Amino acid sequence: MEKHLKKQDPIGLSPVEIQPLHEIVYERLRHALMSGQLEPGRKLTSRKLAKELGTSDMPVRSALLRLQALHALDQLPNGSMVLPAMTRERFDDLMMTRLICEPAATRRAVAALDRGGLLKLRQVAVALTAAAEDQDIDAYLLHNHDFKFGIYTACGSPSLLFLIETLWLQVGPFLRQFSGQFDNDLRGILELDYHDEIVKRLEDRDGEGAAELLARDIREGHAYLMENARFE
Amino acid sequence: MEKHLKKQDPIGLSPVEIQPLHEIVYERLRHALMSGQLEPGRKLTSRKLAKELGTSDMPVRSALLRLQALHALDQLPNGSMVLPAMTRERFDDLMMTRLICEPAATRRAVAALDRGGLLKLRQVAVALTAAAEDQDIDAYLLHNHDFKFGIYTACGSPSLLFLIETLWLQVGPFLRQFSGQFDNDLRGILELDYHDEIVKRLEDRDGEGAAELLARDIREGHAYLMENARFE
DNA sequence: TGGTCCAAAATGTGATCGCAGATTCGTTCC
DNA sequence: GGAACGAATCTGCGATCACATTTTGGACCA
Repeated sequence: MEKHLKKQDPIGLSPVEIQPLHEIVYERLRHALMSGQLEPGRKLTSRKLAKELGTSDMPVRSALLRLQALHALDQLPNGSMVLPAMTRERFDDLMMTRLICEPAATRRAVAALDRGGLLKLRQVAVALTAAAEDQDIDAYLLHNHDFKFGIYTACGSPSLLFLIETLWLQVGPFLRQFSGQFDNDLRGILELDYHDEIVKRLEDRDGEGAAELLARDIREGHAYLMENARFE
Repeated sequence: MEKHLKKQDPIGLSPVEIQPLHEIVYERLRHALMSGQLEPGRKLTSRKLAKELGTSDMPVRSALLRLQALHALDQLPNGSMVLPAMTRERFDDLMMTRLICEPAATRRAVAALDRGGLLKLRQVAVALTAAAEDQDIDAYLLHNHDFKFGIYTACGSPSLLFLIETLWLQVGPFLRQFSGQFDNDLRGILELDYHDEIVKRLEDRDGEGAAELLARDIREGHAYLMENARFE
């Protein structure tokens, strides 16, 4: 490409970040899902979304198809896309599968986490506790995501990371919904904050311990929500 | 719908199975992938495929997008879809993740398998051994798929089943490629045939034993291919 | 023979159109 | 007042077109 420069090559390059529209739409929708901006049962029609986004149907259709392929959306018999409701059965099932994948990823992460990664994890853990004390649900969910995926990314397995991402894409939309049912009272969640201890185990290269603690985090969060949350 | 029948309601219904074109194309492509009909590195362009299938680009585009969302296809910087090559690293990674998910599914399947399911599994296991003795790779791969997914489906976890399916969608295309490298000599694979024993453990409600055997099946198949197969 | 350059074909992307089936909503009739 | 009907709208689906960029292929020249 830069093999020869014929005429004048004037200005210093500006590496314009260009990406297709359907990619942008996909990211927007994915973010809207993960941050719980869409209520379950909500029908997502390509035409309406397109009008809302100021594009044609096509990029929206593409984005919806991709999300449906990942089971983040359900397809009605007529082809419409719906944000599926979270039933007790589905929540149970998703949590069970999380319990299979995420501790395993944690166990494998311990060998790959370097000093920098551990430092960052500790920082996020601190911010996480602070957010919980401040009753700041948004910050809590965000930092919780960053904390967990800081570990899972470090495990160095692209395929496992991808599987966990698809699980979160299904669970994520509802965490905020659940939280909102507690009058912003996060005390119940605060009581099961193992993040600091997990970091400690990771620092000690105790993969098994870290995995076990993370499993408890998932298990107890699961139990707490099954007890207290309202399902469809 | 059947609330009232106005005029004559003539013939006995024929429940016509109607499904969108892009769904059909998706299934065709998925099947072509899983059965190893496409060589890695192969570029899949929507226009060519559309001409080949006799449709317009649109249904093909949709199908390709869905497959890419599941990581069954890679996207080149220019947006073209490619069947990704199987490197040693990727194969290692995928097998590692399979070792996390599939024994877990097996462990959970033992409680849900009824007499009918076990009988069918045993039949498939017999056919599997026969196919291996006949050096019939196609039949072997097909029955192997049916055997494993007979177990995974029984485990009753839709989310876990989905994760395993996405893993197979990535590994599947290459199993035949690998097999073809051995001059259709399946003896190496025959030596590690645990299927009958797995059925036996399942019948004995020994989930742990079945899971361990299945893990060995994956692990030894993995080792065998890492030793003997040619990668990209 | 090997490299360069330009024209032609191919390709991703997105918009628009048309169709058929589904949905919605207002009217009408009992 | 409520159910039944019908028209208007909505919506998924697929085809086709347009455009910009990339890729390809071949001619031309050193």
